[in-house]
Amino acid sequence: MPVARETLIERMRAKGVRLTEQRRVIAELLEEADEHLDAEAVYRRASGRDPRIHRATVYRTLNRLKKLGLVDELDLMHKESERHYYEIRPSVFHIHLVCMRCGRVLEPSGPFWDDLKRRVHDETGFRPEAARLEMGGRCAACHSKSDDR
Amino acid sequence: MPVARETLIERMRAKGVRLTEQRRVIAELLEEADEHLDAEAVYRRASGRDPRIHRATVYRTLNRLKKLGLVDELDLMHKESERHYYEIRPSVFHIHLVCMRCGRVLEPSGPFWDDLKRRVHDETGFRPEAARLEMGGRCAACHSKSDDR
DNA sequence: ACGATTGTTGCGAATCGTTCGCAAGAAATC
DNA sequence: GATTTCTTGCGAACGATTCGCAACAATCGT
Repeated sequence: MPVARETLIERMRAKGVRLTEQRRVIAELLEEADEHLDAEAVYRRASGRDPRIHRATVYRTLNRLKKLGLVDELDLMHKESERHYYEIRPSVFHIHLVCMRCGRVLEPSGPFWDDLKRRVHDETGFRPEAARLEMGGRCAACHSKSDDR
Repeated sequence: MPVARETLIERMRAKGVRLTEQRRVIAELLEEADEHLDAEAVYRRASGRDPRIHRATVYRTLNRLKKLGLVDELDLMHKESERHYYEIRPSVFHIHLVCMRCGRVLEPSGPFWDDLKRRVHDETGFRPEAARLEMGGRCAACHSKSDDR
């Protein structure tokens, strides 16, 4: 059973973000996203719901949410493109494993982040706030194939 | 005493990369780099040594080296810009900690990578080949300052 | 409920970083 | 040193993102 948590909109409100219709649409669509969306994909979905919404607004909103730590920006190892992808910052940190052969993205979660955060802080005094932990390699299925594509 | 290792040029030769003057210049300059260089910075330095060198050649070479796994591409949390930064792939993996206040970049090395690689593989079957592990946060010095810049 | 205030939007042009297509040139191979 | 194959310079084009500004909308105080 999924953990009940605050919606993105609630968290935006808590951060004092002025709630416009455009932002509501973008936030809802991020909540419902079934895959990693880049800015253009967000724009396309947003236009579907409110055709007046402008690309620049999408960029501005994503940047804002990123700065507030509500959304994380991913590169997914730039496998498919140079674009950035966005996801709501999850309650449990996960890492992104991108299979460079088939493109699948695995997202194991676990105490990676807590462990790393503690370790980094203990060893360097640095206080991590956000992290991007991505790996490229081969998923189990692709690894067993011997072609070197 | 630093560990003696192959130069980038030697490694390029070993990979069968055709050694042009341009590539030699770029490789040397990456070896000597004292900070993280983006493509434009590489281009500027390269032009200094051989004014005929073209920006496109710099991009092509960096991409090539990246694909061969000789050079790693970093974002440094996109703090300063959307550019990519390049560094020769070190013999000992390190992570990049970017202070979002003062911009300093710390690069602690340690068994992070080996530990993570093993753990990821054990838990998921994924075989990591390359990783980008960047964190944004506050360095020890900036953390002790209470302004919330 | 309303007006004042302040922040946000749409717009389309501009900017930034990067890649392209191609003819000329250079490295490696024979 | 001729042949093959890969690489380069060039400048235009590209894709992603940001800009500047006037119109507009959310919020706050009354």
